[in-house]
Amino acid sequence: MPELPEVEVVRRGLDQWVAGHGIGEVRVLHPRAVRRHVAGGVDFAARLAGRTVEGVSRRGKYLWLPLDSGEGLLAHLGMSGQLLVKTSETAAERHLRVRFDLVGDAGGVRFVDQRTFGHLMVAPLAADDSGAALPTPIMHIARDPLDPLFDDDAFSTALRRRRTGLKCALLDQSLISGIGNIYADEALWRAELHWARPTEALRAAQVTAVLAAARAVMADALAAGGTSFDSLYVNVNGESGYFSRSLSVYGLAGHPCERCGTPVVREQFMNRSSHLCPVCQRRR
DNA sequence: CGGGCCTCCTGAATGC
DNA sequence: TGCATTCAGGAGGCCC
Repeated sequence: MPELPEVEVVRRGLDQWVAGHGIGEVRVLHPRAVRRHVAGGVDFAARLAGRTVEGVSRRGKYLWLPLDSGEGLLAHLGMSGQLLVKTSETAAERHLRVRFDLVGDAGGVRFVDQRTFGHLMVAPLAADDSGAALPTPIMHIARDPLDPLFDDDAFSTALRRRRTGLKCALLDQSLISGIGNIYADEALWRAELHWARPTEALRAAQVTAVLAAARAVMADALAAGGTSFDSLYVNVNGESGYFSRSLSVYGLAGHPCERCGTPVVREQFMNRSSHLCPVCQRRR
């Protein structure tokens, strides 16, 4: 699943192929891919065609391509979305949803998404709290922990004001963005905290620990994934694994904990799974 | 307002 | 072997 590190790898890879390029023909092959673009697929295509892409930006798991029109092409990869750059002659992928050509000899961009949880839309840009341009539909998305403007103290205060479980809060993109199920489990394991720890009872040092753990696990993943986009192809497949070798608990039920040897367990959490060491990560 | 659920979707994996 | 069921999850929306 693409979480912050995977999306950042895509951002970097995509940026070098699209920045400064004009957009040619746009084809929406599946209406669900643009369902959040309320004016519909025809309007979506019209707002892109003929525009110039100025770069690729990211906040949390959202990507957007600022356009010379003052709008942005906003993308969320969902669980299985990919943004690929390919030559025009390349055969259509099985789950190709949207494609657009780049003017000149630069190939084209393809949005491929098997499970269709991802989406694209064209949205206006507006100034965020620091004056930077942000698509208006994601104004509610918090800064991510790798953002230089992320405020640790404000996060700690806001987190402990919540009355919920720690993991639930870590997955709340309006409180802290970029963390999904995989990195939440990995960060909680590194910080030796149980997913159900009540947020209101956390000590400041524990918040610091889980934040440091989230940053470390995401930085490790980014370092592992940041080497593979030197061809006309942007890899976004979070499941295929450049980082999977480095996971400590996610998907590893039954394997010994790297710290204490106790078998990792999988617990149900709001119809989701949580992987943890039952000895290192006590509920209380 | 916020917390906790539900839903969307497809294909791999599992069950009988 | 084949058909049916289960499972995975990001995030918006709904309900209390």
